[in-house]
Amino acid sequence: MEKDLKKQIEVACQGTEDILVKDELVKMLGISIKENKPLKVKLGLDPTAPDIHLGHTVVLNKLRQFQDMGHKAVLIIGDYTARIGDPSGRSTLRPKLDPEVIDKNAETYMKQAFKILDSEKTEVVKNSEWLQPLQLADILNLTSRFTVARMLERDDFKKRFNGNISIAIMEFLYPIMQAYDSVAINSDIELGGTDQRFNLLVGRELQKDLGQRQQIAITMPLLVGLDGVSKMSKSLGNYIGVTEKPDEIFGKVMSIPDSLIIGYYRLLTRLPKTEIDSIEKQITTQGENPVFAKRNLAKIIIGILYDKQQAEDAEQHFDIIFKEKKIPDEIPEFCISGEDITEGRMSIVNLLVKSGLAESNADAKRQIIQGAIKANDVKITDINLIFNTQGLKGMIIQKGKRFFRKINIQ
RNA sequence: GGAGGAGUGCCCGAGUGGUCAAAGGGAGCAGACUGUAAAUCUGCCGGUGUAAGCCUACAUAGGUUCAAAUCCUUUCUCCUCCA
Repeated sequence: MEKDLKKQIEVACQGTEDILVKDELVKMLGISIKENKPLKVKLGLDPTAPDIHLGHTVVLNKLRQFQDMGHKAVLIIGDYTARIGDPSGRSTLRPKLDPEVIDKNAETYMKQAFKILDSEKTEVVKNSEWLQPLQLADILNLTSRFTVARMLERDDFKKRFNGNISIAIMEFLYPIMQAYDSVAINSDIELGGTDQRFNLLVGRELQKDLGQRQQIAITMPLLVGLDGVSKMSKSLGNYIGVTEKPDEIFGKVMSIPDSLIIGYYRLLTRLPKTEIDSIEKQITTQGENPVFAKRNLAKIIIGILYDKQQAEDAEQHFDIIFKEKKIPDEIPEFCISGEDITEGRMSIVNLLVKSGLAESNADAKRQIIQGAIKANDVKITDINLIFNTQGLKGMIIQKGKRFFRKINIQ
């Protein structure tokens, strides 16, 4: 266990958005060191989707840092809360999920979370374990401790309320259930994104009400997505999944706006603060081209999710395609089937649509007109072009800089 | 239960009888530029068609009209106020 209190505090606070309450955290860490008693650090994950992305890893990274300092990570699989759906940051009620789907999601979630976490030092529990057996009387008891006014203090509820958008009563139950999780495991610290702030605080209140020591709530900033505008989310498509291929991750990191680089360092790399500060200084005041920092960032992220070697490979791959503008060696294959061929011929437009490079015939034509399409590295300008299918075997069709298809005939 | 407001393209949002496939922004795609899939600039951005055009689309179903996202009615959904 890390014995240096100062260091512990620094690591604990690094990159956080908010700590409620910081003084208490300092005290708590001090006691923990003195008594050589690790703290229970809680993180709840609702398995509402099968995959996690870098946005989720922000908080996982923080948990990992606590693990590395010798504390105990308690990962709560919100299999029961997932049925309600966290209303945080939402403007509409979440769709309900089937328990089977939730279980399945939970499985892949775990696997992916352990790309970040140290599985040896993690306790995993499902909250159905204690939420399922609750009787109505228990629930009434819990709900009686909170008021509607208190619920409406929460920003997103308030916004919905004021903005004439519906709030299901059930949604009020979500924070209470999450709070009850904290009570059930008697947590010392709970981690979450900024959108979790309210939920984490309700946990504190409930613990106090039930005579437990209040947990410290640590919130992490939400990771901005690849578009540089909205938070990273699957539904917006601006995300990097942790199971994506290294090449893909590298490319996607390279596509973030330069303004996001430092934020990504802080939230995704676990590098010491001083190091990140110096990178920031190099870019902002010493005129260093951000591309280097960005490449390095991409490699670090891949290194965490895979390993160093694969990170190097991904970088090389990127250079081959985008600096030397060569064609990558792994290209998705597209197999032409008989019905697409008329009298041994197939039009370029049809080929683009069928291979998924274009969304519609109109889109295919547009792309050709804009000069985006190449066949075997030769630009195509004629939207009426028709191929003899024999000649298509092994042909490489390219759209723009980064979409390729290798043609095959069955 | 009563009174009133709202529902527009992937998202936000303008539009209140024709000039609307619908302003603007965001996202997306492409081109130029670049040591970046960054920034910036330019173009595209419902389908079909070489094109004229045709089809589909402004919650839903009908109606008025030469003509409707825009007017009327039905249904659905959401909200506000009153009780």
